[in-house]
Amino acid sequence: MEAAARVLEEKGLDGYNTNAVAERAGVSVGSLYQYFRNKDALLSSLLEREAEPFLAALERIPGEAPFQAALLLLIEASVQQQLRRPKLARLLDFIEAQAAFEDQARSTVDRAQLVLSRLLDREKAPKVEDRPTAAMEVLSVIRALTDAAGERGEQDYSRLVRRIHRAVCGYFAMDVRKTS
Amino acid sequence: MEAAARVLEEKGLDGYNTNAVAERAGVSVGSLYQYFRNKDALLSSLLEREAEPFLAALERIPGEAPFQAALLLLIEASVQQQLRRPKLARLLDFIEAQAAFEDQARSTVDRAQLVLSRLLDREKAPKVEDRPTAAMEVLSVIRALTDAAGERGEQDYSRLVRRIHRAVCGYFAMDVRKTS
Amino acid sequence: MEAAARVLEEKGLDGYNTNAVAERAGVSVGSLYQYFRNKDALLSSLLEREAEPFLAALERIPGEAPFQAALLLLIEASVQQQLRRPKLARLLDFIEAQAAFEDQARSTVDRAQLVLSRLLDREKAPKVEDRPTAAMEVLSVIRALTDAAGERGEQDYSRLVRRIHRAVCGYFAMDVRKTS
Amino acid sequence: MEAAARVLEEKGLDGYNTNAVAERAGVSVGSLYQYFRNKDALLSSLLEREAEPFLAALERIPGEAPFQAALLLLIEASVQQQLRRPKLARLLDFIEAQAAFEDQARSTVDRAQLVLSRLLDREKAPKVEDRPTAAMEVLSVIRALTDAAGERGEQDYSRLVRRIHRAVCGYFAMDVRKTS
DNA sequence: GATGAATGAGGATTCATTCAT
DNA sequence: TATGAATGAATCCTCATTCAT
Repeated sequence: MEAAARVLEEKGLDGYNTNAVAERAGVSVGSLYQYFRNKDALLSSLLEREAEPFLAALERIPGEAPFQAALLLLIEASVQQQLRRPKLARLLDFIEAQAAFEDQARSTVDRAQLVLSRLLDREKAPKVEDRPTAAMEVLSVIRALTDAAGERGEQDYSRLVRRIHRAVCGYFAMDVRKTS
Repeated sequence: MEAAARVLEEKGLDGYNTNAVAERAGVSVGSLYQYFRNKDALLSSLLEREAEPFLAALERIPGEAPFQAALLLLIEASVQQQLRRPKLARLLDFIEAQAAFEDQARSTVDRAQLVLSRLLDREKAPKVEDRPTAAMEVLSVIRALTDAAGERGEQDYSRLVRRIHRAVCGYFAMDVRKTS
Repeated sequence: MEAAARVLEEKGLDGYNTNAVAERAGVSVGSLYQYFRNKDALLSSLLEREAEPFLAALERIPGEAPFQAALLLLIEASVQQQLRRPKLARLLDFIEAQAAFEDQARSTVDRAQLVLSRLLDREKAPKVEDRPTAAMEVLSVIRALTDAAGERGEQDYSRLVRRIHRAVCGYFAMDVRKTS
Repeated sequence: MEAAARVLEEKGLDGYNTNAVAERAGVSVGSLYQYFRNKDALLSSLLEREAEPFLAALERIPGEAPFQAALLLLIEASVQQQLRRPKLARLLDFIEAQAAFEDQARSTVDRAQLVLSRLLDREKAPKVEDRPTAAMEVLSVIRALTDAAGERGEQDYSRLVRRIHRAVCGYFAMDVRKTS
């Protein structure tokens, strides 16, 4: 899986093939197929592996934290996630969007949506009409801004987090200036 | 080009190949190659064709419109663009991000950035530290939200525009409630 | 035909195709096919056109000239022929050797062989066992040395002629030093 | 490589393609590409393989042999080489002359030229003005006469060798009758 | 379990030739 | 007669997957 990640980072989606991954991993293609049913299964596993720390961070958000604090933790988790390996993260975002990985993507998004939905129950949380849509859109905004930052090679985490936070608060029609 | 667009919409990136496009267009592969140097050149042209109406809309934004009005026009242009053929638009967004289409992408983004940068000169425009970054990030947010809307099959343009507008205003730390 | 010759000289056998020839000639492919049944017919005609001056020179060799003088004329004709357009000449030599142009080649060689065979009847001509073979071999030697000269970019006609003459005389077991 | 050789012999340059070679070899195209980067690389290897015995023979020419004896060995090596598989040899001669195989050709010719150049240092060797040119021209003559012999289906090695020897001696302005 | 050679379907591209205009 | 767009067979090459060792 790590070899697959490296190949994606180094040669992009076009250069990603089983032989390249096997070589990079220092094993034979045959061995690859012992552990992964096929090329897509390998990507699937990678997708899961990379999503894991983010999802774990979400689930570590303390249940009693007020909305704003929890939102910031969520944004930080996303930024952390995306800027750790920016190119890989962006590539996986796209791969996840492909038809073949629908299920994969849905389950990740579902877990994140669930967390975010629950956030909207908290004290001082904004009122929204359609909670799943709001959750999804907020995640989109966070992801878009972190991807763009990754692409630019941005390094300044805290400023990025603040900008994202402002956008999200705007989305919720909350006044940022009161909160951060 | 239209055949290429249809193939992308119907079969996705994986099903996109010269034979499929030729067949869909009702011509021979040979004919395809009379008009496009190669597979990528066809995508390039399609990219350009699809970006055109959006860019044209941007350039139609009246020079004297105040910032908020202009911003709304920009958002509307983007939403219009993206929801016309949502699947195609999302696919092209990804394709544009591939290394092979860097130049293409850069030129489109540059034109949009320029328009947005100029908007920031206008009366009542927010102050931002790094104008190119702000322009890029705002475009990212708009695109992310329209893509997500396209994916969900959202139809209600005006509500979508309003939500995007709120997020962007939040990003600029402007108070939406005063403006729209 | 001239366009075909130029294409061969400029792009070699690999770059030689009907479209290239038509473009070079400033006409349409369609027109090409009005004058030449197909690609090979065009080469055939070119082959003939290029062989012509050489064959004509052979036929101008005076009937009463003694062997040595006639042989020199023949060598000069060949050198002239080959060094006029060296690259083209070498390419055509090869093309002529292809199965598809057997007839063409045979007829050219036959005419040259005939002339050379008759030379061997003359006064002071060397005795050879197998006249057609001798004729063919002498032509081979002449052609090989002129081709090599063309490849090297050799310009000094008279020295080249002398070297070839020596080789041919050697082949006939004649003493050059007595004759030239 | 042997399959490639056979295809060339049986179907000529036009019939030479990767599928034909693979079929002839009784393997899949894929396997071909495991051993040869591409079509040309296969030809390159074949070129080298076929040149090898000739070059080896040249290098076996004893250092102390007098010029005439060494020259005969060289001619015999060439004749042997060319008459073993005449059609293949002629085809490879042409292929070697193509731009794409320049390097290949140069290295072969260089080794042969070197041997021949050294021969010209020996006792009783003829004096020549330009040694590299002389070497190249002698090789041309030998090759031309062996090629022609191959084309005719000539079988009589020793006579062929004698005729070539005479031509070469003539070229060097040496009197054959004194030597062989 | 590991290996990696073999497979061959799939896909991009070229180009000789035709034929409606 | 000239045109040149259209055709599609032919060809090169890649790569996911298998399986004998």
